[in-house]
Amino acid sequence: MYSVAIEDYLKSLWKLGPKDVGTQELASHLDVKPASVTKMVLRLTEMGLVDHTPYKGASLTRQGELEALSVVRRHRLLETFLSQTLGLGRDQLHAEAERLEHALSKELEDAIANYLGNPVRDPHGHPIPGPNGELPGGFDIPLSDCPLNKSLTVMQIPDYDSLVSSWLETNGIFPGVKLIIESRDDFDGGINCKIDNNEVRISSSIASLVKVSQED
Amino acid sequence: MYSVAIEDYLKSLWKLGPKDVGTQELASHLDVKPASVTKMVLRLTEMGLVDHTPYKGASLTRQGELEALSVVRRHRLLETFLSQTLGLGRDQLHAEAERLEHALSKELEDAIANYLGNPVRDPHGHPIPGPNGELPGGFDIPLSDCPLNKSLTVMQIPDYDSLVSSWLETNGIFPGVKLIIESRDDFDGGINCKIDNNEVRISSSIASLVKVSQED
DNA sequence: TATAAAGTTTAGCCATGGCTAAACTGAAAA
DNA sequence: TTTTCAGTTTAGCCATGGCTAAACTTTATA
Repeated sequence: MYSVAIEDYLKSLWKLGPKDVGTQELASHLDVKPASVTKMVLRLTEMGLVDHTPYKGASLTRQGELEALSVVRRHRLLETFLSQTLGLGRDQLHAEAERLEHALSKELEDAIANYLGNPVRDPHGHPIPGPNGELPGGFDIPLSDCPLNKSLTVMQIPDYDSLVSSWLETNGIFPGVKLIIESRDDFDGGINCKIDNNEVRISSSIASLVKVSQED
Repeated sequence: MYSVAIEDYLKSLWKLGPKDVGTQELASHLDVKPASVTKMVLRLTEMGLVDHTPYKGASLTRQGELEALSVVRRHRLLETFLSQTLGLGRDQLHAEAERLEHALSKELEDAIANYLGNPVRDPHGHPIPGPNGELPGGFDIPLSDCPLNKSLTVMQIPDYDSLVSSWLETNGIFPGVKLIIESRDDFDGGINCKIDNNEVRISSSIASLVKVSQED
């Protein structure tokens, strides 16, 4: 089993990928200094988990990707499990899973997946990778890219930013909710939606983080 | 929050205490070398968690004891939670809780305790310390110290030795089971019990690890 | 095209928590 | 009382994963 730090680096590279990720970008995502990233990326390259081109960036090898997917699977299974059993709020799930994911054995992972009936989405709507890294489909598109006056269903919301999370919560936006975009602000990209007969204005930055599906 | 290593040292000192614990004893319990223990004990003393007399031994301060009880509480709540929700076998619980206990936030600890209805015993019958370190009573006595021909109820079984655990499991010895000691081998201390109308011979070493209560 | 700025890497430091080998203590045996 | 030896501590090493400061690339700007 890899250390917490290594798992965190692989997970961040996966989230920021598949493009080459710069030292600075990775550093700010992990909340460490760029010099620490360079050092660690060299070690990961040595271990065959990462490809690194100096002054250009780093990306996961297939092996690194599989390991990252394993961490993501544990994270999303834990979120689903904690939500189902303890009824934790969507806003608490991420932080708890973030710490527990590194301490989950394969056996416990299997037991949880089995208990939950091998779910394909976590409570934020994010796809849960399979035990061998298979990432379930998904043609979900950013709400910010959708046409007006079509019936849309919210599929995925972000989990890492607690400010965004609580805004979404209080505005009733979570997976499964249906909405229609009624107008778009040409100037700043903000959109006006109808949700459950309520009018809600969503800023473009948030709209780009919410993924929806479009009825045929 | 203290590191995994520090929490492990405190927990071991608690389990081996309250007497002064020698360097060697602590080292073998933690599976590290004595020199590593001496170094760490000095740090813990510096931190006010441990009292150390050179060449004599170490014991927990009140602060160290409270921290140890907090780790034990998390461990035993996790065992209970994993048993109830996932139905894990008593033999798997210990190892999983051992890793997860260090990653459990106060909030999640509270949520689990609440979900379980603030249990006072874990699946091995061990008392679960309260949120402020209160250790629920218990006049349970080692099976090896009990008189013959009295009705006894198994209250606590050990959790750390998987060989002992599986022997107990296959012989139907777990908390709640009633038994009677019919005879004792004067030579090696082994005892012959009647459990559920079956005869079971229990070695003295195992009998000293099983705690029972005696009906008035 | 030369230079400034932004981003990356290197060098060298620190704390943590292991290790081995050697020195030291104290209690039991000679 | 002296010696022995088991147990403890010290000294000094190592890997991990952070950090800062300084050097180096690359890219963009003048």
